[in-house]
Amino acid sequence: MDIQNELPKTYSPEGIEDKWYQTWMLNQSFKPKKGKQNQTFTLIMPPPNVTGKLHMGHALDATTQDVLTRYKRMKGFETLWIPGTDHAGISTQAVVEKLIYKTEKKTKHDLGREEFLKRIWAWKEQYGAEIVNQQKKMGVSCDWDYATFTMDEVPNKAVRKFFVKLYNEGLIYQSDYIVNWDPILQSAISDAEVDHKEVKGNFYSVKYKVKEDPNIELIIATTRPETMFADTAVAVNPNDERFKDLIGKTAIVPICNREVPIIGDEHVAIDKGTGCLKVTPGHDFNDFEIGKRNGLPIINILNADGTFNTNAPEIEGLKPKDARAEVERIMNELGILVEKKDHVHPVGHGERSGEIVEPIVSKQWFVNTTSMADRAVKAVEDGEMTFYPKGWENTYFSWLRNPKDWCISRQLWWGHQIPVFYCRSCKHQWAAEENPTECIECKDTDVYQDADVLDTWFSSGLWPMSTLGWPDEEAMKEKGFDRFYPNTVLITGFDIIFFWVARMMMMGMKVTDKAPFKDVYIHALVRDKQGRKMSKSLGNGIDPLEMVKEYGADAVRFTLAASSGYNRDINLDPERIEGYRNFMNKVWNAFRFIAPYLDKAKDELPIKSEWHLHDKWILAELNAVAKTINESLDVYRYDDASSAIYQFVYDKLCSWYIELSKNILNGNDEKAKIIRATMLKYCFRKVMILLHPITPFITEEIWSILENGKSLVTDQEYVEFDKNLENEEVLTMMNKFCDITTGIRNIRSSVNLKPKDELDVKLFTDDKELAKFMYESRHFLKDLANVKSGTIRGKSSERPKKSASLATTHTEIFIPLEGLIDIQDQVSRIKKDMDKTKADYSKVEAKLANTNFVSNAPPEVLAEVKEKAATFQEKLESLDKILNSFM
RNA sequence: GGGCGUUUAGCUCAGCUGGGAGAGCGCUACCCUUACAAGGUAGAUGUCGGCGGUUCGAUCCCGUCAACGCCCACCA
Repeated sequence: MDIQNELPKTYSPEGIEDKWYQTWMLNQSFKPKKGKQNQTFTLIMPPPNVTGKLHMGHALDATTQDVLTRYKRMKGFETLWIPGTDHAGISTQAVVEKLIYKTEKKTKHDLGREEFLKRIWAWKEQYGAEIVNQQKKMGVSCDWDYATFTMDEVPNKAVRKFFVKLYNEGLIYQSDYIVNWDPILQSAISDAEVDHKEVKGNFYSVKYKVKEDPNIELIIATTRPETMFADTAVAVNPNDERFKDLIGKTAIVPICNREVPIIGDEHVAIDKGTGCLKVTPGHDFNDFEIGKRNGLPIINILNADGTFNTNAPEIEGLKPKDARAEVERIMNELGILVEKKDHVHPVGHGERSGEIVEPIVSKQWFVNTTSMADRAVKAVEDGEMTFYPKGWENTYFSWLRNPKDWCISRQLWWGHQIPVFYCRSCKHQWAAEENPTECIECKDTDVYQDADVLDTWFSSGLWPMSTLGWPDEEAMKEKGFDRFYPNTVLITGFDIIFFWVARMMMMGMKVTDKAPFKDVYIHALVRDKQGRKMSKSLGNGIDPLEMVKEYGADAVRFTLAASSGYNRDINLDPERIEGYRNFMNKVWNAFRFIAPYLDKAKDELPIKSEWHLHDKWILAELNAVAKTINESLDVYRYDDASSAIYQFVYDKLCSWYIELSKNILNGNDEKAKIIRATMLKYCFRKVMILLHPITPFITEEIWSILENGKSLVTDQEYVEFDKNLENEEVLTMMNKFCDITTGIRNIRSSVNLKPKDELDVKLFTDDKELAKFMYESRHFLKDLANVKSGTIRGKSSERPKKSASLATTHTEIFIPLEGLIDIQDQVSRIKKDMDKTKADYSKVEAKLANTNFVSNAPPEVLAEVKEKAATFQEKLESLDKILNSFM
């Protein structure tokens, strides 16, 4: 049984992938090691939620980061990729809450805070690792010893340290503020977590009476009449001639008959609505501002669950929608509803819950981000941190140039509890890194901690530091903080530029005075093939694990890499994955071809004088690919790197070099056989190395056979560009050879000759080198185009009559087939080519005739155009000769 | 309303600092040729969104219009 038949005919990744992942782990391949670059390369993995299931976005994260990590590691950087998971406050709490209610019919309040948190931890220990295993299926080469959870001891310390620092600097403050309240989560959420969606509603015009003058009726337009119960003023624009006399008088809010002042405020637009505005400081962002300016009282009419409270007795207990209907009914009864019309307007929805959020005034914690944001902007302006693609810096700037204070408190239990403490006896409030046992002012022991927890992004923002041990000095030493901070690059999606990138910048620079990373590569968002966002409700999600199962992780990775450049969307079609699976199979079968010759192959390349022109050519092409891949990956052009290696394997290695090798490997020249086998093995080694960052599994599998298990491809040095291998003349010669071969095949196809039909081919060229090479290559032409016999002559020789023919720019090809071919057909083929060539020729000729062009164009362009003109002319002459041969 | 981006072959997209329009998939024809039918060989397909400008020369630069997409802010 020979080796070729031992290897399966199609590559099947099953079993192979897990085997190699385990090998790499055992081999400690993912641990940072000092290399020839004498430089570190660090990146952190955006920590997925512990509740998460791997989706295409994660798969893209994993691929773009792993390709880069493996590439840099092979190039000799001391490479560290840090994994981790995020506690994801709201979603985790919600998952466990639901689970407990389902199984035990208990709420978190039934269990109490301490017990409930215990349950979440237990859940996290049991299920939180799921996503980690899924990442491993993708082949991620991170150092798992660094794996960090956002609620581990060190990140906890980081959160506290940072909080206390800002608190003591006065940058964290507590304030009554109007916040977005999510009635499902029963928590405040930050502005950034609110989506504004267009909603169909109504525009109500309502009569308000004026106390001082019962004859006046103010018409007030509103979309939310149910909030009347919280009105504490009516406002008009002080410059509005219609109403300015009313300022200072008193309006009566209908239904609840509250007397409220009529005030003047510039915010009121004269031309919008009716020009009169009901002011509801407790439940509207703008009104809250008006209220502050005018010292208005705040009335809260909502409960935490979004229903109305006792301040709105007529609608108490109702949800806003029902309340609105009820208020409408009452208004109709009272005859104060003047008009109701349809109205589409944007309404805030909670990003996570999908529910309409209610503006509510409550006490929350905030971070004043003004100065931190300035620093973060400057770092990018000064080039301390660079975005790839550059355009994303605009998004970053647009957030940070108008920073809003960040609401960091959440009314949840799962998360980092705010390290602020209160004394019951003296009412003192302070922040502390360690839990105190007594008041630092009055020493009373009756102290308690703030009940709220921090926004999850507060801990994520410290991630580049806390994963490297900050602020624990021992941990920092152990994890190499000094070497690995700042990170080299951050890779993430544009949807969290503000949530995460900006916050890491602000927080990292606040602590260390250094940007936490040098580059930020923003990858695209994966959508379905129609460009729609993948979502549960649409059911258009593509499960990466299913794709891995069906096509192999390498194919999924190659697809994602090939789709990742500076684009902002990836419209993923599973057919593409199939296509790249086929590519994996192609690589596998190319290897199956060379496998039987491996024992002949030497480990070292033969001396240069023994290289065949084919060898010089393939090495030059290989070298060019190495150049492209290196340059592309250095600037995060995964697409260019992928297509370079894809094309090399298909179009150069398989279609030509391997095909050209058959004649030699099956021939009688032992020495030539050895050289060719050596060359093939060499190329394959290099291709495996070049491909390895993108498709680690199949390359490791093939490498193990290539090298008899002596080494791992993952430990090899990456292929670098080598100036000595460049060879312009050889490339030109091979291109001409390919032109001629393709030309012969083209003719064969045009006259419907079967592959089995042997040809007699007559070539005419004035290129003496080419003629020589074609003569030497006559055996190869037999293999590639089934050419049995032929001649090569100069262009002054006489052409055979009535042959199937074709002209390249350098060579005329004649296949004498008199009597067997349709002359008319051949003539029209040639004429068509002639028309096209004439058109091309006249274009360049026109340029050369243009004196402005000749005098203005740079010399190299001029030379190029002249050369083109010459080749077109040569081809035209050839075509002319061919036409004549039919006369 | 403010900002960003997109418009290139049937589809998805690439085209770096201006110099003869590209890839993959799909499609057509022929071929089970001893690595591969998850394959081979050959082939067809574009007013590079419209209009104007700069230039010897524009897919690329500028202006303008149109369509689409995204982000931010917000219409009581």
